[in-house]
Amino acid sequence: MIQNYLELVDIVDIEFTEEYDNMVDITIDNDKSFSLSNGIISHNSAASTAKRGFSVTGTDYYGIYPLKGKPLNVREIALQKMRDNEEISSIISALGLEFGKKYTSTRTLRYGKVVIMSDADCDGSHIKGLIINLFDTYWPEILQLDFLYEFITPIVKIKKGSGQTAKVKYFYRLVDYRKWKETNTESGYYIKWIKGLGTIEPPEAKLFFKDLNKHLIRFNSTDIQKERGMVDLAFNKKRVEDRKNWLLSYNPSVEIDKFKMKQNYNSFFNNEFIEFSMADNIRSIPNISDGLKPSQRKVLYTLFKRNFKDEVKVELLMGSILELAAYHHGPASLEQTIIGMAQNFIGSNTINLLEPNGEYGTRGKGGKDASASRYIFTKLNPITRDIFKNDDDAILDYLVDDGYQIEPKFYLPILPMALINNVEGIGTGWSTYIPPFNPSDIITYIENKIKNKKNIKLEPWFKNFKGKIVYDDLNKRYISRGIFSRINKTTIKITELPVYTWNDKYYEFLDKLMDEKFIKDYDKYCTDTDVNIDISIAEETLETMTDDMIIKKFNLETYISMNNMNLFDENEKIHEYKDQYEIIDTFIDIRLKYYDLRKKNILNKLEESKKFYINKMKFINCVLKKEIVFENKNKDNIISQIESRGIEKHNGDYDYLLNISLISFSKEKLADLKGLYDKMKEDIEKTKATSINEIWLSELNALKKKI
DNA sequence: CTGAAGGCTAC
DNA sequence: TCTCGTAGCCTTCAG
Repeated sequence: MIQNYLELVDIVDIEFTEEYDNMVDITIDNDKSFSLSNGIISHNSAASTAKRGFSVTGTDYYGIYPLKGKPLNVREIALQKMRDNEEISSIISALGLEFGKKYTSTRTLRYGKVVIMSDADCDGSHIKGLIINLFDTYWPEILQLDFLYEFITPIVKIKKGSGQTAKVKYFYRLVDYRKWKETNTESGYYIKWIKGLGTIEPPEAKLFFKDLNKHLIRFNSTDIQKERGMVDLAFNKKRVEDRKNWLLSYNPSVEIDKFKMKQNYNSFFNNEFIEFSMADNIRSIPNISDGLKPSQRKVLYTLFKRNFKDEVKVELLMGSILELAAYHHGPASLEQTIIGMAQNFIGSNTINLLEPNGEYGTRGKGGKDASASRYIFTKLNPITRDIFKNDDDAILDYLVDDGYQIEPKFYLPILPMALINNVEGIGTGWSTYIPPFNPSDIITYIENKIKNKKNIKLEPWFKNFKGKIVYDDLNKRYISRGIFSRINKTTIKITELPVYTWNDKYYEFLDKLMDEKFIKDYDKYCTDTDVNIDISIAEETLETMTDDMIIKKFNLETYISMNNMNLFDENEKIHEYKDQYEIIDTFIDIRLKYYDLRKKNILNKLEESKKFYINKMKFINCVLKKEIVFENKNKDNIISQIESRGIEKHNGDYDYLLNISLISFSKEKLADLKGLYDKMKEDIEKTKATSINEIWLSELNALKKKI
């Protein structure tokens, strides 16, 4: 093994900047004066990577603590909650940290240094931040010492050839890789993006640990006050507004270079951690154009692209999404995203873009009772393509991952989907909630707006909901109200629950009322869709209760907030919309702009085809009249004859003429072409004559019939 | 409690 | 009794 490992070192050319080489200056191996051990915090599979590294460093001075996912944010929480958290309390006891102690040295600790080893992605940065937050919250002094490090791993590996002659290079920063890509002239490199620590191959783990000094970056403290302020800014639950402003002032065009800056807490938060916060918003807050989050957009893109004829098992679809839309996260969240897009019980989607074939969950459990992806099937809801039109596919701005085209920045449905299906997401600094509206109302509103007519009111609307939605003027919100009736002097019957009140939760609530002896008993006759609950109450209690009192006492109202409607706007900035009208009006402007773009695009294509026919006709005509001859002429000569007749190239050459078969040189064929040309001309005229308003109206009309 | 993310333990 | 696959659980983030 050692032999292999040394060979690997010989062929490897690691790229490091000068600054980087100089910055880490600690000696750990066999340093007798360094009596304390070092702790590595990582997740479990990463711990295995680290363990392989220990065959190089030895285990005498190293220990590993595998962390499970996101650590607890310990800032301003009850001490008990922190103690109850297994991860946090284990780290504290493993290190031997004592509460209340102000550390001036790490000698009393069981490990003298801590190295955080997390994936080289933005969630990895989040985890680093949460660990820093732990130390800063209870032992800020320790961060002033030579204590905390991060273990960096490459993000890109390139390889050419195989075996001992293979050329391998690792890049630790995107800038370095981009620079190499720009200047590299050699072909045949295999490029591998190292998505997480699990991607690292065992010999590589040893290699990186052999070069420990180059892979460890110390968190330095340069300005205590400022740094402690940054940790607080990032994690204090009460400082949401500050986080907003911090993120708003971020200029992402500045390249991160923690090597050059020599990692310190301040630059970590301002240059690295902030990338997580930005990404957190991007994945959680939809775009105004299509009301979708990136993961949902990837699902839709894959279904459009694969064009599955029949339903497809969700598990299989997930595989396609990884491949076609470059989904880089865990399967659990993707599975939930797909299920969420197909659900259609009350309180879920108004127009489910995917079909729920199988058990996709019920209102009884808020859809949490959906089956696993290996049991359930889905396909595009036929109506989806009536909303996300094929004609727009050509004008979308497609993103690129690793050189491959993936989903567009946003789709342009003909309806403001942010007002159709629930919008709900939690980012950093912002979260968002937008209730659904009635698609028919939305269509009417757009029609009126286009026709400059007086417009209608838009109010939240839940498909199949039997209760009432009323406006609460005082609190500027809507109230959804369930339905009850008095059956007799001791019984009330509930036939509808307010939206977002799932039956099971409601039973728990009734159980509580029973424990309190407020009600005697209740019987449930609910189906998967309909609510039917009989509650028996003492006569003397019921007769004193007004209808309003019953509604309040039995939680038959939920509130629908209209004060947190955030979406990414056209300029890729988060915008807070003051009401539903601002959302739909903004959408209409964007959509009209893109209808115009679509029209121009279609016209360009038609004009291109028209030219194609004209030139072809000219050519055949010239040949028939013997103005162009090819007997005994070479290709160059024929081309110069074509050019001399003013006939244009198509797709950059004359192949489309040279490849015409001999039997096409006839008057009949010419007449056929003339027919096609006339049709094309007609199409162009028709397209020109149809205004974008008319196109939209006719598409809305077609959609209306299907809804 | 919500939903797109991180991750593991226990069954 | 051991192994394998995964359901179920815990965490972030704002309101």
